[in-house]
Amino acid sequence: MIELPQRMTRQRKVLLETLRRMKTHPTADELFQEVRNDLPRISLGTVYRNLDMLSEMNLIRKLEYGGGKMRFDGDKREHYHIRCVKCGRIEDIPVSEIGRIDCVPNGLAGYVVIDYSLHINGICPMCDEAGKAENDQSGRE
Amino acid sequence: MIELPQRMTRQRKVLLETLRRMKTHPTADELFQEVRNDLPRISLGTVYRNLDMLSEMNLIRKLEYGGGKMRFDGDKREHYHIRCVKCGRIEDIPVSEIGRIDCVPNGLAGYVVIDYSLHINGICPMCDEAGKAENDQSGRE
DNA sequence: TTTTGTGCAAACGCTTTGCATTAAT
DNA sequence: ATTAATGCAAAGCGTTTGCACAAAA
Repeated sequence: MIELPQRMTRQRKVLLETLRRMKTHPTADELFQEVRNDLPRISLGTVYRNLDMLSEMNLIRKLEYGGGKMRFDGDKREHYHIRCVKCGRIEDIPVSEIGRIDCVPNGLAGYVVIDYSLHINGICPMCDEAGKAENDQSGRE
Repeated sequence: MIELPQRMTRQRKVLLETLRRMKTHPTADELFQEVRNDLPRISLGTVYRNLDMLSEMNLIRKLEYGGGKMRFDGDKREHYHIRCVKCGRIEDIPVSEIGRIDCVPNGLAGYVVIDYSLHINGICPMCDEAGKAENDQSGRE
């Protein structure tokens, strides 16, 4: 069980502000690098501890999309995500582009349903281009 | 890039058969323990290597549902999954209980869409019971 | 002044990998 | 006979944690 924080430290404030400003759904380490501009002595442990707390407080979203790394989202408005299976990048998809999924009944398999999310996998424009170039190369061998 | 296998080793065969028999979406380690009944000298490295290959060959499904551990599914028929956020257990949900989601267009955010899956989180009956008992306890303090 | 939160570094847990050996073809 | 695959152990990597110190309240 995680305790909710009681003190608004400079670290906590800067982390939240920075994450809200970033549109890239950064990993803990990416956010750590970014935040070091403002707080050169912050530690990665502090980043993890605060990200846990902030998501526990429902101020941010923790994205567990596979690929071994957690990503974080400071935008609490309802939206979907698409993830590039090559580079792990995650981008926003507005609800309007897919439509709301509201067909998940409670009690499935006897479970208390908490939430659900649509995980879309694909290849982002950049990795797609890179992949094509690579195939052209190997095709010549 | 993973090479496709060329030899049907005893390890590979037993792993695939065992996974197909299990209905529990085991982690690599759980499958390792199970398979040791037949192959007492198999190593965990071999389990991981073969699970990668078999999923690359599309003979099994790799489930990256968060919680830090990968799980594996030998059932290739279309179905959804629900995951217990307390214990990590994953159970099957037939498509008929939710309905098919077929509203994901290609080209979202410029991506080549590969696939998508619905991730349902909940609390399984066992953990729900355990949680209630625990709350009763702490309520008395 | 009190006590939560931080920085640091070590520990952790799952997964991957290098290498000598084994076994499928 | 060839060479892919295994067993073993070590390394890798993201994340968590213990502890002395710093800084909110």
